[in-house]
This record gives sequence, structure tokens and C-alpha cells, in this order.
Amino acid sequence: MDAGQTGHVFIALASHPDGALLSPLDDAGEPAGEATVLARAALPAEVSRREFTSDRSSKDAADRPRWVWDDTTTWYPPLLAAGVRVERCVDLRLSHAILRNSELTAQTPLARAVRNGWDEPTPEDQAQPRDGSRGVDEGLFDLEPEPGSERTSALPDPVAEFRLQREAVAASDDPARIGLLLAAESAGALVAAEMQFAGLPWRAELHDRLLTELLGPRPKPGERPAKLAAVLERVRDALDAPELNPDSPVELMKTLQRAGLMITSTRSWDIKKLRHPVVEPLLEYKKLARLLSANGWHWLDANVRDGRFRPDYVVGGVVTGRWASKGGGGALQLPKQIRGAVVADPGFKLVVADASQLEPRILAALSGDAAMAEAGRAKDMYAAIVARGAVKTRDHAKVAMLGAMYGATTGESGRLMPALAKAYPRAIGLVENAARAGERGEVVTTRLGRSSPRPGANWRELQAAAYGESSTDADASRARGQARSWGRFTRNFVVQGTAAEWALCWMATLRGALRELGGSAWLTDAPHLVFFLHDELVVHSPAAMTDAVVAAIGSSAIEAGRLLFGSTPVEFPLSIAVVDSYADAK
DNA sequence: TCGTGTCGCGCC
DNA sequence: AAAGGGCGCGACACGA
Repeated sequence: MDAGQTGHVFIALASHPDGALLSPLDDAGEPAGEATVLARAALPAEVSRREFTSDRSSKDAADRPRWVWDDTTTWYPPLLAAGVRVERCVDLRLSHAILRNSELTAQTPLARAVRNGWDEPTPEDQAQPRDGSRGVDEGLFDLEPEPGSERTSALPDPVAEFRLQREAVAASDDPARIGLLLAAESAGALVAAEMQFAGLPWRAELHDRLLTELLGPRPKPGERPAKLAAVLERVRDALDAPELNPDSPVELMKTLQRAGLMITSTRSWDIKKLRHPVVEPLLEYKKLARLLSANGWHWLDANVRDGRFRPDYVVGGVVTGRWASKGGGGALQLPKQIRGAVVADPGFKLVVADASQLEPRILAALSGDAAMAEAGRAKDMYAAIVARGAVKTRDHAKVAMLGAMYGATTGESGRLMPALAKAYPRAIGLVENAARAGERGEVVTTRLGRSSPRPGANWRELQAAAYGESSTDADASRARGQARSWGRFTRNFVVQGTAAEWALCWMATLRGALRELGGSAWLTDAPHLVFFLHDELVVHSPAAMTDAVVAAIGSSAIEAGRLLFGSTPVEFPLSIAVVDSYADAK
């Protein structure tokens, strides 16, 4: 992957009454050839032609096109469905969101412009009744949309926007970093579309078997499965409450209190601390009930088709730059209990890789703390922290590092902080500074230039009021609490956000390597990404090619570290497993 | 009966 | 071993 700074051919795609308008552009977004109009139906063939007439074997990639479009989620799926992949793109909507907020581009015309269509969420996110029905009052002022024009008016001219974006990058405090971030984000958008197209291999019959083992056979609608019902009876007996419905927190809390238990919540973690015969069956009930409602037969029916689970990934859906998912899938929360349903196709393997202790390593590299970076060279960073003598045990090292990144102040984690700060002053100083900035309402920024949002109007009013003459102690206390809370957010933002950048670079680099490995084979016949979970990814690969895939995953991780940090002593080790079933990884 | 808010819990 | 960050979702609670 590269930052797209120089030498590339850009081709903007825009909706047009007759189909699509193709506009060749140069680095600055100025016309670099004649614009042409194509019928939509002719677009895949033309995109394919432009991709393949590029000289793939050349080391100089200057003539490979970079497709410039408003939104990857609207342009790319139809191309994939037509059997056409693209190598690179510029996703203007995602790029705009980054440039609009980044401290690195704050002084540019793009960032200073009034909010416009590019600041709106992607069209799919806008309210649309799920079942297609409309309320009676809706539509009174609706005009009949012209055929094919639904999206045309959604976003302004992509060529003008692209020009503004190139200008903003060039004028930024660090064009290489922000350029890399935009390239990585756009590559992520391509991966997300390709992963949804390919789908995660999912064996419904194995899922059903897992559910049956844990819950009992699939019950009639409205009934509890047998094993869940049995556990429920044990809960009711233990509390002498034959009608109890533990799914109701209110009811459960009252019943527990009636049984003499001092409790103010019904969370498993709180219930675990009680000593009462109900604890064991109740925790068991909660676990099984959760499985049934979140990933039971209903989930299976709704989300798995033709042996594939195809989640909706939302690139940049989290303010820190992590991905989110939407729809009933819950793709980023797949419980370990059901991962046994994810099984490679015949002749294929799953290559599952995750970055070990990613966030503490990111902090070490980001801060340039030589002592922590030294620990960050080790395969087990926490053990290395113990070896330095900062803390006594590996568990302490882990809890202390988590506390440093999340902002723990109390408990064991809080008590360990002074020792950690003494051993690693620069690293801890970095997160402390980020926290103080947040408490003052200021913005913090990741390694590549993604900036945190500013706190909302309520927060600012609360802070201002705390300093007013009529403020009470309660006002001041509440304001302090809110300020610290925002500080914990900005503290975590720099680490989580930079880790997300590392993961994006890792995945984008790997995507390119897998494409090389696949040669002329179509996406799903060659090794291809099928899942991504913050610091973990899964490649579905022909069994004969897994050695090469493992090597590519490793070299991509090294490249990601180099892209973000240049030369750093910190290493980013992976644990990689080649398996048939996802449940067998780790 | 509906939409919205809260809780609890899955993942990192 | 702690209760600190980020999410999405289902179920329940509640008010219109």
C-alpha cells in the first residue's frame, strides 16, 4: 500500500442521467483526459478493462487506476456481483469525515467550509422503514423520484470534492501521514465490500448441533428449549419463586432481595459475588438465555444463507476508526460458543491470525518510550514488564497496562499506576496528557491523523456552569466527573485509534499480497479475507496455499509497523493458526 | 400498540 | 485479581 501522493491515474465515477460519468483526473484533481459517459450496464466491463490494461508486472504502479467515488458501499457491490474487482479506490465520504475533523487539516478550506452533503451519513443509514411501508403523513411533499436518480442528488460533485480533498492533504501539517490514513481507510472499504461478498463460511447444521447440545432441541415458537427450562426450574426452586421470569431485571432484583440478598443490580458479575444456592443455576440460566436470544435459531434463520454469514461492516463506524457492524448480525460480537459453526469449505482452510497484545505495543511505539519499547520487542510484553521490575507478576503487568490505557483510578489497577509511571514515564505521560487534554475539552489525534470529536454542548455547559457564581458543590462535582469521563475517552482514543490504524494497514497490505498470490484466480477461488475483528483476521484459503498465506500475514504485519512508526524497536508478533474450524484457533 | 430508554452482556 | 475505553443488540420497562 502507498499513500497515493504522486503519479497515479485517478478516475472519478459519478452518477449521470445516462448511467455513469467517468472523469480522468490528475493528482490535484484537475482533468487529465476526456470525460466519458457510460450506461450502468457497461460499467463493469469498462472498469475491468481499465484494471487489466494496467501493467501489473511493472514495479512502477503509476498507470494503475484509482477509482474515485462517493461511497464504496454503493459502487463496489455491483462490480463484485459482475465479477470485477478493483485494486484501489478513494472513498470520498470516508475521507471527508477524516479531513473534516483532523487537527492536521483544520486550517484547510475543506475543514472550514459549512457542513454539506459530504458530512451526511451514508444513504443506507438514513431512516428507511425496514418493511418498506410508509406512515400516512409521509410523502405529502415527496416528488416522484426520477428513475435512477435516487443517489444522484444525495451527494455533491465528486470531482470538486476530490479536488478539495487533495488540496487539504497537500496543505496539511503532515501530508504523508494523512494520505496514508485516507489510503488505508479506502482500502478498508474495499475489503469490507469483498468480505461481505465472499461471506464467512457458516455451517448451519453445525450451529444447530451446538445449540442442541447446550440448550436442547429446537423448541416450538414461544417455548423455552428443554435444558434452559430445566435450569429455570432450579432457579425458581432455589428462590422459592415458581413464577419467576429471570429475563426481567426488575422482577429478578425484587425476588433476590426478597430472598435476603443485598444486591442493587442483576449483572452476572455482581451475582457471582453472592453466596446462595441460586447463584450457580442463575448464572447458567443467564448464559444460556443470552446464547438463545443473541445467536440462537432465530439468528441462524435470519443471518445465514447458502452456507455464508454476510455481515454489514461499517468502516470507520466507531469514532476511534474501528469498524462497526449493523443489522441483526452482530458480526463483531460472535461469541466463542458458536465459532465451531465456522468451517472452511472442502479443499480450503481458515488461516486465523491475531496481533498479540496490540494496544500496549501501540502505546510503546507511539510514545517512543525506550524502556517500554524494549519490553515491546518481547513475544510476551507483560512478562518483559515484570522482568524490568516495574511490577511483581504478569497479571499485575496486564492489569496495570489496561488501567493506563483505560484510565483506571481505583482498585488494584489504580494502585499499580505509580510504579508503572516510574518505570515508563514517557509512555504513561502520553496517555496522561491525552486525558488532561480531554478534561479541558480539547481534541487529541492518532498517529496518522484521526482526531477525536469535541465534547457536546451539554458537556461544555456543565463545565462552564461549574465555574459560575451560582454553582453548587453538586454542580462542581458533577462537572468534574464528566470532565474525567471525557478524559478517559480521549486517553483511550489515541491508543485504540492508532491500533485501528495499524490493523487497517495490516489488512490493506495483506489484501494486496493475497491478490498477488491469487494471480488471475477470482476472489473467492484464491485466498481471501473473510473476517476482521479489530486485531484479528481470518483468511479462507485453498489448503495448498496456506504456507504462503501465513507468510503474507506475517510480512504484512511488519509492513504495518513500518508504515505507522518507521523504524521502531517495537515488534507486533502474531499468533496464527491454520484450521478447519474457527473454534480450533487459539 | 408503538417508539424510546435502560439494562445486561457478547466482542475487542 | 479490575469495574477504567469502544461498540451492537435483544429484552424489558414505560410513557404516549
